[in-house]
Amino acid sequence: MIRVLLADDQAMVRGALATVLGLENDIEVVGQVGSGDEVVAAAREAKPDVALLDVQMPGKDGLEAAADLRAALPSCRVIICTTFGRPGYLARAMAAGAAGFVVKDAPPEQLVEAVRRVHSGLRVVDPALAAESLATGASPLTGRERDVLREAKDGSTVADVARALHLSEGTVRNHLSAAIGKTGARTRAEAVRVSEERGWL
Amino acid sequence: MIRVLLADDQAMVRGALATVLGLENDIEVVGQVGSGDEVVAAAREAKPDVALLDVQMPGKDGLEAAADLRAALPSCRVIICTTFGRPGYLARAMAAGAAGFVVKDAPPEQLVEAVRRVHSGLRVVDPALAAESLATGASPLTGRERDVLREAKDGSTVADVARALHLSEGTVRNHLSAAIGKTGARTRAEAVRVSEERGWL
DNA sequence: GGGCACCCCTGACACTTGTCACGACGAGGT
DNA sequence: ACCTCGTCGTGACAAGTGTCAGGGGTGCCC
Repeated sequence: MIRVLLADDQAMVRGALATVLGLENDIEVVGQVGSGDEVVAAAREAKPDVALLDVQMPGKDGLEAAADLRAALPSCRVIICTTFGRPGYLARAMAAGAAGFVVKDAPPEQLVEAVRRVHSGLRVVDPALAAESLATGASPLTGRERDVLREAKDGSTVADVARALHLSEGTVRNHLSAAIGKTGARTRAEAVRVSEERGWL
Repeated sequence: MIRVLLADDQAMVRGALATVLGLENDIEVVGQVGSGDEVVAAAREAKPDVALLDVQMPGKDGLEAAADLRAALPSCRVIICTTFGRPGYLARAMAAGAAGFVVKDAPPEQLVEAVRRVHSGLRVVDPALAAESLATGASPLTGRERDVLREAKDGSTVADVARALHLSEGTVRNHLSAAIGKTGARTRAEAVRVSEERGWL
């Protein structure tokens, strides 16, 4: 019996996936949570063999949760299961010690397969996504550029960002300019969009 | 037997939902599609009693698909099932003739319930969302303001928008200014964010 | 017909942004 | 010690943006 822990903020898909996995006679869903913060606690409780984590969740990110989980329960293997096949997500998932990466565009059987393979010690990665990840490369953004971009994401002005980060407005503009250049964008909004698509957020 | 058609771009959740629904002994999933454009054709083929449509899909929108479906097969009832409980979505879904509106945050049983209720002629709407929808009110944006905002969404400059819509730059700026005022924003980016949150896109 | 709302345009103004050149500091590697 | 890189800052300039006051056009409704 493979013991599985599910983490996804959308109760409906979480429940549906639990049902699908539960139908397999070598898989047992031993826990479900709806936020990244609950993952480690639930895992300590349920002692799963495999944890299936969504990336976008309230509270802690699925990728952060993966890292925490690896640290707390090294025996528990992690699969990241996400809506968006962002190249950067894959890279960060691997860095966080995940053993598998599945996109929700794939058919459900692939998820079941992934659970089995990961449990048996293999790694599971979408080949197309892996190729794209290599092609896109790692993020060229420096830490500060990322901060500034993230702060500007929801439409703040330079002054807002400067205040939030305790920086001079000129510095913010410089960082933004650099980020715009590196992303090949022409506007800060475009730079945000590109960076998000690539998972450089 | 209630015949159900599923439309969702994410194969994994589509498949999982199909499994969950199929387990009920009064429900039968008679078709699945992954884009809005295929909905009507599939419905003609499968003759479902209830169609379950996601909002965000490649090609035609779930809301547009709902309207088309109502026109083509008036006997088929429609449930909109979406990730985001945007107030504007609910309003548009109702305008498109949908009989139900379910958010994916809700537990799976609620989906099954919704299918049964809708099939028996009732309407199903999340009460909290309905309240929010009434509170937020209808979109104050004029058609053109919406167009301009949508065009500016991905970070285009005024010049880009003007070219795309065959307008003068001054006109674009005026529309943007009006939209910014109506949304209570201070930046075009903020206006886009607010409008999207409210479902005014 | 007279409002009214929407659409399109113009021109002008203040302000914000994006870019560039430049200097200074500290951390890291050779 | 040297160089590189990231970080923070300044100052200045061109371009883009947001706002305002106008004007003209259409279609709708009382």
